[in-house]
Amino acid sequence: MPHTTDGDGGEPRRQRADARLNIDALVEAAKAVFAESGVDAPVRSIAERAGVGVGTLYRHFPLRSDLISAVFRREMDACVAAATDLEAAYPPGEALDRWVMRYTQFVATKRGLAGALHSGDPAYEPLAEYFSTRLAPTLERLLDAATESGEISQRVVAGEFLGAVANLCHDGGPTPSRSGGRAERMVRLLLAGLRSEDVG
Amino acid sequence: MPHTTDGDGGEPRRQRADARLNIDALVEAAKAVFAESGVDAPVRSIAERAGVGVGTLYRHFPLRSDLISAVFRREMDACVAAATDLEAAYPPGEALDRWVMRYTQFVATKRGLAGALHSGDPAYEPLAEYFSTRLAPTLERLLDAATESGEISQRVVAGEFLGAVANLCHDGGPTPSRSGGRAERMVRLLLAGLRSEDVG
Amino acid sequence: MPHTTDGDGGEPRRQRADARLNIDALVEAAKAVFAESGVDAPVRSIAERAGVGVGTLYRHFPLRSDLISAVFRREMDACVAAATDLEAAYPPGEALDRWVMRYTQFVATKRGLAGALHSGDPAYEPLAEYFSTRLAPTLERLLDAATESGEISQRVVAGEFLGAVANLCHDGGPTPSRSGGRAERMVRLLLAGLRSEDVG
Amino acid sequence: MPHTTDGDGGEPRRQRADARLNIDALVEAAKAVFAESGVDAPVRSIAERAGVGVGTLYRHFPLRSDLISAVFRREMDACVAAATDLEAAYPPGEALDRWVMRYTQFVATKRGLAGALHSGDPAYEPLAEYFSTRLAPTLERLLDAATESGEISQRVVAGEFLGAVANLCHDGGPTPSRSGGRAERMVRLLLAGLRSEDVG
DNA sequence: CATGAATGAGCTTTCATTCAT
DNA sequence: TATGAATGAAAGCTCATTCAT
Repeated sequence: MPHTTDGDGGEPRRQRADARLNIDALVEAAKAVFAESGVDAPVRSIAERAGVGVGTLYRHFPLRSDLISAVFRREMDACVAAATDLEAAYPPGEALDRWVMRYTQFVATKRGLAGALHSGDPAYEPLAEYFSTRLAPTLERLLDAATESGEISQRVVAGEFLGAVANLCHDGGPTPSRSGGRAERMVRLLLAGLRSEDVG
Repeated sequence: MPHTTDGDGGEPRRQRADARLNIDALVEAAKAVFAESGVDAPVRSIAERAGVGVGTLYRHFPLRSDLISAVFRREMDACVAAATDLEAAYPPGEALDRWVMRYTQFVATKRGLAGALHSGDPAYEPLAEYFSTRLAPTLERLLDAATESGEISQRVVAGEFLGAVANLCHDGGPTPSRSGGRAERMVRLLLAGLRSEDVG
Repeated sequence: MPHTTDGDGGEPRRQRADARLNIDALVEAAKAVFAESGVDAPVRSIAERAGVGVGTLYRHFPLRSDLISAVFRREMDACVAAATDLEAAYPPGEALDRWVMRYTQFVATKRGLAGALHSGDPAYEPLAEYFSTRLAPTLERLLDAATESGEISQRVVAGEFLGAVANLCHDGGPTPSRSGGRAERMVRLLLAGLRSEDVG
Repeated sequence: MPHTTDGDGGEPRRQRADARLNIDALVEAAKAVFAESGVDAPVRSIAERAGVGVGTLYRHFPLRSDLISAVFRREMDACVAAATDLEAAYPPGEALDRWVMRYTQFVATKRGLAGALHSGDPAYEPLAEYFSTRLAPTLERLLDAATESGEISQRVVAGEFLGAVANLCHDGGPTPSRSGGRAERMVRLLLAGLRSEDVG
């Protein structure tokens, strides 16, 4: 239900000069639809949910990946920012754990995110790029610190680890997290594995 | 067209033999196509590869999941069977590790398997069921033994763990495993996590 | 109204094992639609007119050019065949004239033919090819004969001449030939030009 | 915003000057775009090239034909004007030839002009009208003179002849005139035909 | 007057699924 | 029992055109 600033209760049909409102409505709709049906959901369904025509969607987000980026970017940024706080507040090992769980919570609500990341579809390149340039370096920093402080002994490639966590969040189905914390439990296992002396 | 009836020992029931041949061809074709294009590959491509009409495919496998099940059942059975050998040949902890890696190798070649398992699409229920009734108990047994022998300290729900491993194998894209062993590395981390004293 | 061989007056809805009937209906429909709206007419309109689904059209004619070819090929062949008769029955010059007028009549009813031929759209390549390999050599033979007999003095490239005639038939509009013989008159002028001693 | 009224001599009516500038830019842009992509080119591409909004385009040229007319009118006028000079400088027959070639050169650079002229689309009526009222009478005069002087023997309807020449210039495709002079050659043939004693 | 955001019809193409033969 | 032709519902994407600002 976009355009709430209409002021009167009449037909909320006509356009707002401020495309911003529509853009916001689209991003919001996309977020919801992605959560419900994954990132491959029909473009039309997003436009409908936002209460705009498909043309409008295409105007603002010519590529599907543009919309995906718009949906995820802000949350990713918040995730990245959170790392700094955690680093300041906790010892390296705990900061690492907490951040990974933070990241897990973010990614757990994004149905299809992992799929998109690994789809090979060039449309998702920008998203993968964002992962590599923003999230991966963040995790790397946390890993470095925890390694230096001797709290973890296994080294992993940051990008790989992020991908793994994203995969573990693949809950599938229209009722994500129905299995209550499955993903979290497995991620904790992964984190525990980092402390192990030798692997395989 | 002799012997429309089944069980006589003479001419060994032509009709059914033909059907069997078609079924085998379909399963074989599906296996190849699934590996190439994932379990969502067009039905037609499977029928074509098998050299039969789509109608024939539908006759034998009315649901897509029927075909998927048929494709994976045999390999799953082999996987289950392997557990017995490993249990006999290795101490519980090592048997567990080896079996999980065995399972990993199986699942790694099944593009879209994990996705299907968690898709929520009722069409894949039977497949999930097979997982629960065959693979999960097997892993559970191995976990129990390793717990009893004190080699692992973390308990996990077998089905959850299997799902997690399947998810970790999600390489996506047309170039599965291009990242060379990513999945295996993460699975080993998960296994290492099982040995950890406390998690999270 | 395809499927007239149904035999009874009932609902003529169900499919005929003989796709031939549908193919014929499609070609017939395409011919009509092309004549009315040109070769760029929506695929759907052709399918509708033929009384079949779009899928059926795509099955038989995956490329638009396939349909175009099907529509024009037979008539082109007939045109080519006519040349032999004319060569036998008339002196070279007259045979040439008569054949060109024959060709004119064929092409005059094909709205958009010339446009398609020169569109540069690779979809129409096969059609252009057919022109080059079937019609052009035919005209060339006629031109050669008329030149040898001294009846024409100007030489032209056969393909160019055919294209020119096709262009001249561009009557446009939903009422082709409303201008009653305009194209024919101009083609005759072109033929007369071939007799001229010097040009430009 | 001073001087909303027109005709005062002071500040030379800002509003209208701006509008004039936009109109000119639009006509110029349309000319370029038509030449590149034909007269069916997307409206938006023209507006963009002119650096104005589509709304502005629609304000000044509500119908596509309005824009087409505006684009061609000036050149048509120049073409018409050229006739006078040629009539003065050359004998009737030669004047005719030269003018037709002049017209050919004009029309050859207008991709889609012929198509538009004969499209039957009422949107192009005004353009056709301009042809009839300006160009056709010009050619008619030249034809009359050449007939009178005995240089040509065939009579043709001027409008028909103009249309034929336009059609012959239909090169179509993204590489107009790649065939180097095809159109000119055919037009000369047409002119030669006018000299012929009898046709068909 | 100018702008360009919004709309939505319309086109192509793909595929799951049915069913006449 | 097998076949594959037929169907038609999607889905993506592109403009022409309107109209709030």
